Parts: sequence; structure tokens; C-alpha cells
Amino acid sequence: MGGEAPGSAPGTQDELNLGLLLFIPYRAMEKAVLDALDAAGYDITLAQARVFQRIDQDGSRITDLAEAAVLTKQTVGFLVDQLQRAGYVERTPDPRDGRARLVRVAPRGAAAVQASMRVVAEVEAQWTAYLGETRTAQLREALTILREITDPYQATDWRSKYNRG
Amino acid sequence: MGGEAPGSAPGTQDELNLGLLLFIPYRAMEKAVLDALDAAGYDITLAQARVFQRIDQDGSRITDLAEAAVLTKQTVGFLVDQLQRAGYVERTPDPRDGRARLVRVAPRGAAAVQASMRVVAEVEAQWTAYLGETRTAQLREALTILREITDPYQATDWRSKYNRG
DNA sequence: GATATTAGTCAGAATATCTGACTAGAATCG
DNA sequence: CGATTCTAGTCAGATATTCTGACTAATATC
Repeated sequence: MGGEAPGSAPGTQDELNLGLLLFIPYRAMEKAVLDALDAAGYDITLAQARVFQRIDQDGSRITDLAEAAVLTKQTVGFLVDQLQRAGYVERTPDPRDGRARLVRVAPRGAAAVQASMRVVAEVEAQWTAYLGETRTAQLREALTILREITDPYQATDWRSKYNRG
Repeated sequence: MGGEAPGSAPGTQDELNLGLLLFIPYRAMEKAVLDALDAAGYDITLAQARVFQRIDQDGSRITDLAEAAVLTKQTVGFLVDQLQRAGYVERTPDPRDGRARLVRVAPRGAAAVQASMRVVAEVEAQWTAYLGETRTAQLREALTILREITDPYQATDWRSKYNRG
């Protein structure tokens, strides 16, 4: 892998492409969180977690979750069904749109969030210890900016609270 | 999503956790590459690509690919079968270990790599234009360092070429 | 040389994901 | 308004992905 892996940027012998470089730590974080949740008795799958983590505090629509997770509405509906049956989320009618329903984090889901936040904090602390404060801050800054052009669901406040309010 | 999404680091109101921040651009890159490969006539699935991109130039073992991709050996074997049937990879016996076989990129696979490298370069250029050279360099630097403690398969040259040679 | 490990496969089951078709509510437009 | 178009979500069916457990053959250990 030290040489040029398939998918490397052209001309760079020992540099992986940014996609893979992003994936590696992401996958490590994901595994750490899932393992910890499992150990704590939360039976959440990878696919469920990837949808779950994008639920807005004020509730999210299936369509928006699908966009955010880059999945079809059907897939997200299927996963939300499971999360609902397991008690992690609940669905309420959207008062602003009779067709829609809002997916919200239920108490058991909030407890799982608490548990996962602890692990996330631990992992981030470990990363910071290795990278140093400065580089960690730079990493976060770059990623936050990058999000502006790579997040398919830019559900920032202007959209969820003004355009729909 | 502007507020605190489930999984956010504790105490941070508008900052997403690093895991999600990594995932968002990664997923964007992945989708761009897969879409381009599809348009170019390469029928590679997401799961196949995630394994494929970690194949070493000198060949990789199923076990190592599984470790790198955080999947079971069975799953990787299954995906490599598909890639092999489609002509993207080939398997050769490992001269150093009679039990093992080396998965190598086949000509058709190399062509797909060429195509994907073009897209990766485009996307990276777009990101650089948005982030600026400095922040992009910082991003790459931080991720490269982070890889040292988050890549489950640190298959750098010392391992593949010396420990086994 | 017996025992334990490791690489990989086979089989079967559970999960995840997609495409296509459909229902009901909302938005548009003349 | 009322017809048409669009949007949110679901139902059904087909694939694709991934896992656990059991197994074979080759290698490493003592």
C-alpha cells in the first residue's frame, strides 16, 4: 500500500487520494462508536447509525435524511422503521405538511447519543494528542468549510427554520 | 441540522463530530467517482470499489484487504470474486505462502483506475479552489498523519516488502 | 512430529439497497 | 376554483452486501 494504490492521485507516489484519506479515520471512528454502543447494549447497525446521526433535533423528514445520507427514500424508510421498532426514534406528523412525517430522536435514542458522544470525545482526544492542537483545529476547520460544498443536505438553520417556518 | 445533531461532540452547539465531518466529503468523492465510472461503462459497485481501491500494486491478500476495509474475509472474497469475473482483478498464487493468493489489478481494472484518477483530480481541484492551497495542504497533512493511528492495515513498505520478503 | 495458527473457501442466514409502481397531500397555473 | 403537476412517503419485489459458523489445506511453533 505504500506505493501507488488504485485510486491514488495521479503522479503522487506515496500520497493517497483525499477520498481514501478521509475514509480511513472516518471508518475508525465509526467502528469505535458502534463497538461501544454494542458493548453498552445498544443494538444499532452501521446502516441505521448512518441515518440516525443525521436526524435533526427538530425532527427530519425521510426525504431529507435520504438526501443527507445519499440513500433512497425507500432505504431510509426501511432503516427508520427498524430504529422506530427498537425505540430509538419516533415519528410524528409534520404540522406544516400533511404528506410528511417528522422523524425524531426518542428517549432511548437520546441515551444512545449520550453513549456515543462519550466515545467520540475519547477518540477525538486521542487524535488531538497525536496530531497536536493546531493541526486538529486546522483539520476541523478545513472539513467544516469543505462541508459547505460537499454536504448534499445543507440543512443549516436558514433552510430548516426560515424557508419552512 | 444546524443545531446539535445526534452524535455531535458534547458541548459544541454548531460543530459536528469529526466522524461525520470526515464522512460528508468522503461520500461526495465516492459518489463522484462511482458516477463517472458508471458513465464510462465500468460497472463497479460501491462495495466493490471500497475493496478495490485498497489493492496493492504488488498484489494483496484477501486477509489484508479485509483488515484494511474493515470487513470479514468472506465478504472480501465474495467481492473479489465479482471483480475477478468482471475482469477488474486477477488472482495469482502467492509464491511465499502456499495457502495464500494475491489479488492483483488486471488491465481492465487499471483502465478503471485511470478513469477514476481523473475524477479524483477534478474533485480535489474543486476542493482546493474552495479551501485554498494552504488549507488543502493542511487537510492532507493532518489526514496523512491521522492515518498512522487509524488505518487498521498499515501496509507500508516495511511490512509488505521486508517482514515478508 | 504433534499442536496451534493462518489463508481462504463453502454454506446459510440476515441486512441493506435499489428500481418501479402507487397513494395522498400540496403547489401551480390558467 | 379545478385540472395538472409535483412532492412525501409507502408497498412490492429483486439484488447486493455482510455476517456467523464450520471446514480444508498450508504454515509456524515448540
